[in-house]
Amino acid sequence: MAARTLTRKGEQTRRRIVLGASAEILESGVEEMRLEDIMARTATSKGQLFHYFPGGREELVLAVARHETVQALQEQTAAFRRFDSWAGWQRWRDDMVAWYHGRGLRCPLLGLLNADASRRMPEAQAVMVAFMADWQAVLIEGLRRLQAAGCVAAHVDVAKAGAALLAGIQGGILLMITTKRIDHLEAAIDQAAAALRA
Amino acid sequence: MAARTLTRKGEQTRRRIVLGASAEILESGVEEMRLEDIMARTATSKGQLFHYFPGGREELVLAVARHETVQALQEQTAAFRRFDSWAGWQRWRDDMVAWYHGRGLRCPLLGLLNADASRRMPEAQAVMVAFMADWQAVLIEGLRRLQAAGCVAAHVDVAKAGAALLAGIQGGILLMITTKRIDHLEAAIDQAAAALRA
DNA sequence: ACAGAAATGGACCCGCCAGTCCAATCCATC
DNA sequence: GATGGATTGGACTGGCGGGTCCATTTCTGT
Repeated sequence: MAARTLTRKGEQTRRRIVLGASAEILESGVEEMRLEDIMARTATSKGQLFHYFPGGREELVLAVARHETVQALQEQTAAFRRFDSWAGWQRWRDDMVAWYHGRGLRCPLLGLLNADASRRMPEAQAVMVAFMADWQAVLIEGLRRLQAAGCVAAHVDVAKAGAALLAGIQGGILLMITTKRIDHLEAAIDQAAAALRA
Repeated sequence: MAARTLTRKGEQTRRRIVLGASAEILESGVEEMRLEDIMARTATSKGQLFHYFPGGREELVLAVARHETVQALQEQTAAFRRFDSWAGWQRWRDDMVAWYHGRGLRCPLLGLLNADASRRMPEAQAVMVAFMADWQAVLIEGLRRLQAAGCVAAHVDVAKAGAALLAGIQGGILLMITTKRIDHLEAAIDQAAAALRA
């Protein structure tokens, strides 16, 4: 899809473009993002953009989506794998809240996942679906570990609990973006914990 | 904001335009929605669109947002006010799931709430924020009724539970839109019930 | 019936922005 | 140091679609 032979310099430029586009999308949203803005931000020309992303705008957005999803998944995996107690859960929760605070209550991915973009770009939607599935798997795995550690009763359906937790997180983020407040996210995670302890 | 004097015919046309735009947005998303599509669908001319919505596209979208939010809020209020037992809750849950199924697993509002649109149109965002607040209030009121009926323990913080429930619902809908599956929504609502019963 | 206002149709304009194209450079390799 | 491919710059195009404008028709009130 992209150029087949990339020199080191080429790879650098390509990477610079992806990161710039990513930042641009985080700030302005996918729809508002203009190729011109990216060119300005990354000090590249239109020729370069289309050299590294022959598919144009769409291919670039897709590249950003892939980049952001693997990034997010790595972070979430690292954070959620590290504990097997409720104290650890609490720390994970607080870290997550702090992370979004640090990002100005924005989310790099939710803009990409919006219904419109998906409709126009089925590939992007596929990326998002896969991402959600992966994230849910990470959550479920973590819950299973908590269960093994005795923090969660054996009769609890961790698969379903993982689905609910993911929904709570996503909804919390969505509400955070619109309302610029983070209490929904907190409440959602806390409620998941409450349900799991019951 | 709109024309001050509307004949009956005028009101009909205006209404027709809003409904048509609403349907168009539901199907294609806000960003994809073209004035031309609405004209075709509602059998109106560009002159009419700008006659009834001098603010153009933006004012029209806003009108749709207002229309959809009051609609949704009425329905939710009616549905959530009608019970004070867990059986009633379950019926409400099933109705909600069925409602979305009937709509082809779409949501008339989530497209409007997407981050981009909000950024570009602060007024639309304000409408969405108010809508979320109202919905949450309806949920909390309902939970309080359940509490009064003895279904929920007295020590439960219904305000926080309402926030969590709203987050779960929104996340469930979001995931429904991307994955075209409804189990996240179900799991989220069920988990809220589980937490409340604890 | 006769103003005057409201409603309608649609041609036209114009800015924006993704995408094209090619000429100019850089650089790896022989 | 020459050759060909990778890289870069940027002028130019094309059309899409929101918004303007005005002529025409229809309605309302007296």
